Amino acid sequence: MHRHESHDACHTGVGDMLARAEAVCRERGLQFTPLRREVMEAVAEAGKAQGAYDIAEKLSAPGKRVAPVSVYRALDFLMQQGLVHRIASRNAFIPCAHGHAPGEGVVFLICRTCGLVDEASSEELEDGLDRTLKRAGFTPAHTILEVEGDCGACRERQQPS
Amino acid sequence: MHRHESHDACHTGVGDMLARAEAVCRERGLQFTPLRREVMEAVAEAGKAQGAYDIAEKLSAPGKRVAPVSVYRALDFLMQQGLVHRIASRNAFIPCAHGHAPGEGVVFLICRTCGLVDEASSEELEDGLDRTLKRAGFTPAHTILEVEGDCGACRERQQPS
DNA sequence: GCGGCGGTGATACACTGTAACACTCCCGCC
DNA sequence: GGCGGGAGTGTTACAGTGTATCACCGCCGC
Ligand SMILES: [Zn+2]
Ligand SMILES: [Zn+2]
Ligand SMILES: [Zn+2]
Ligand SMILES: [Zn+2]
Repeated sequence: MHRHESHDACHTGVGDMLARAEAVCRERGLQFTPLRREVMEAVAEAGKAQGAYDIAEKLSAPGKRVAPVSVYRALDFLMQQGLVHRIASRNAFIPCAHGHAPGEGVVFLICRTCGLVDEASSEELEDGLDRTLKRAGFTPAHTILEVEGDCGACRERQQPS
Repeated sequence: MHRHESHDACHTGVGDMLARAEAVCRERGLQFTPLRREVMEAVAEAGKAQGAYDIAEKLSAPGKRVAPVSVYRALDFLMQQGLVHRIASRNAFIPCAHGHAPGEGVVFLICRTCGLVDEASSEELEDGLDRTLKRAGFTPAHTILEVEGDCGACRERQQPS
């Protein structure tokens, strides 16, 4: 049993995320192999963004080494299926509990104190970005939107007013 | 003389950018050393985002090697002064010709065809992001907003309609 | 002179990600 | 049954990106 305090970034339990991942793969005719499952579980359990090498280390045991390259392959797969996200500014990965619509814009909120990463999405924000891009004559293919700062919980903890 | 076709991402000449950099440093009481100048020049001349190792190679000559670590130090300095930006999704750096207000939100438009990186800013977009963050109870400190896609010029070139 | 400080040179290292190849397993086909 | 062929994984080696550490130098104030 892993310790796992309740916190904002974890709307969904690990079991639920694994079940969803398995369902997604089955319904798309893709393989949810043991390695992919273990990587998904490691990302989901962590509670904060995990580097690929962290995951490789966590999955390795005396006698059974999991190489980073294998983790990368599993992560690539899980990202294609929308089950995990990559946090570019941290070179790390988080589970996704949301199942976004394709093309839906997402903001990653990265707390520099506790390290938790939350996701937010906003129609208004997306429209603003679309209009800005249109004005610039730019056709978007892929957007990275990450904000580093302090989450509500950490701000309260620092200023107990 | 370096070849330097006119293109969107280059609103300002290399000389102007160097002059501005020098002025900024003088007015802030900071040193615009030869190395920093060379790095600034290399970034400004390039016309597209440059990796730190690219810059190091460009500045090196037989008998005078510039190590990447020196380039990183100069780039850190120039970034703190707002003279260059780092493009996280490319691990590369571009000159800034704008002189942003502190805290001003900027979008980087990265063309996946020609590699040019343009900057756009938008009041509307910034307000949308602020409101989204406020709703999430998140206090931002630093934002990364990068869009990869096709710039107008490249889209026309591909579809000469 | 001397001490401190900012900048630079140089080496080594850590971290992140990918290429290439071999092997296995499974499944469809002959 | 034998036989491809493709997907997944193991393994090694390597490329790319960034940092830690120490030494040195030049300058400026004491
Ligand atoms: Zn998500
Ligand atoms: Zn926090
Ligand atoms: Zn700028
Ligand atoms: Zn272009």
